[in-house]
Amino acid sequence: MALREPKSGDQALRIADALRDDIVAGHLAAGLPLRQETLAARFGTSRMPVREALRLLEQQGLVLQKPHYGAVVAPLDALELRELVDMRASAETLALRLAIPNLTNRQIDRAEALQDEAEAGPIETFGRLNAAFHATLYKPSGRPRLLAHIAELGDSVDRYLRVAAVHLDYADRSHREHRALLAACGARNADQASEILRAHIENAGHALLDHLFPKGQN
Amino acid sequence: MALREPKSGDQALRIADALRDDIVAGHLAAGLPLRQETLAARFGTSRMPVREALRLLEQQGLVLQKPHYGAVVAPLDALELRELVDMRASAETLALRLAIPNLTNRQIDRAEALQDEAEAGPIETFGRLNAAFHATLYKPSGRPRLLAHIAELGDSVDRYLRVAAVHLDYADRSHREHRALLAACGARNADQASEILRAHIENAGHALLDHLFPKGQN
DNA sequence: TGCTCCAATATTGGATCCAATTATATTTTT
DNA sequence: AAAAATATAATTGGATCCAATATTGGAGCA
Repeated sequence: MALREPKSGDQALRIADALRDDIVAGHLAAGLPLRQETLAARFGTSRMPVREALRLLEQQGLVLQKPHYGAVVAPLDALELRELVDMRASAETLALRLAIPNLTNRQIDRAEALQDEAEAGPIETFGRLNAAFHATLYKPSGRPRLLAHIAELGDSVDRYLRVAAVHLDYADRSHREHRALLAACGARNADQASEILRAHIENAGHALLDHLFPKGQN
Repeated sequence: MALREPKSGDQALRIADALRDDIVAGHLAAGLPLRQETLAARFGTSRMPVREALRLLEQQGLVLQKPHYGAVVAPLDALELRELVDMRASAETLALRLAIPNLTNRQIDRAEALQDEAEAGPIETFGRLNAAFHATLYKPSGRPRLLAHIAELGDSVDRYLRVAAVHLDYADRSHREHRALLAACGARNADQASEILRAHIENAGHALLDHLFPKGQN
């Protein structure tokens, strides 16, 4: 994909994408105020597309807006993370169940290749390859709205992931679970794959919760 | 809630709410172009809040926007309805499972009262009371994001419901299923309640699918 | 007569400008 | 000196204005 310079058409989407990436990557810390004028200068536009972008991100739960006060990067809290984990488990197991009947061997091979790359590559690539792995398995479900929902949840959860530098030992566990998931998908065993996936998501979520909010309020 | 006239603060939300109601109620037919100028005149504002409202509704899947072309009410199609039904079943069973441990007898009584009213009242009130019944059972889950997601899905599904005038015989079946659901909730049997709810949502969805798109492409 | 190309028009996208509101700093009073 | 009240400044929300683009009608040609 060539870096497009639309210069017109849909600036709000471009700005929203860039801001989303920055927030998810932790570049913009939680609670940071987002000044429209500042963002407009950064993106070389007026405040108007920025306003629409902020509304989109608010709808997605990444920023909060108070009237006549401004937008801030949404804070991180344990209750929201727990909620996101449950929603992910529910949505992604559904997507996987719907995908498995349509899953081709070629697609499983693609997922396996991504997993190989993730295990061999540096830890910095873990997040991107992990997301790609999951997306590859869900895409054959052919449910665009569900996939969009999962992508949104993934963005929100990734914020927490970035804050806690991914543990090597957790990555190890994740890799094992991915292998088991691939095996179940290869056997077209939807029940087993779904259970592995649910445990995988909940394990990751609880590990994250314990690490970020050690009080034990989950 | 007194009818507030904010006159300032957040016009976009007000406009989005009104438009959402109109679209969900079928007042604005699928495919109808939504002219910014016309809407601005209707709501007594400039085009700007209208633009933001349209973006919100687009994010919610109720309108489609093409660049430099305009916004249209999103079309209805069988594939989307099928997807929505599956997503509802997944999200609502999750909410119910999470809610049941916190469910008080008082809340169950409230749901039962709503059900009594729905069975006694005219068919026009079915939609509103049905939504209130479900929301009452899910609220004790204490998961705001999940509840918001469910509400969005409900809006999208209700569009299809309104087009097909609710059948009396289907309402009858729905009432029986609601009673069974209440019984399972009263016994705090999460597994049973969840299964009843899943079947309830899928029954309604398939009945709707068969009625609206009789080709049998589900 | 039907099709293609082009101009006129309408509508959206973005920029600038003004009003409403909130946060901050200063002053006044106890 | 501390707290409250007020004035000032900064920022957002909304309105108006200009530019970019898609649609529609008409003219020209095969």
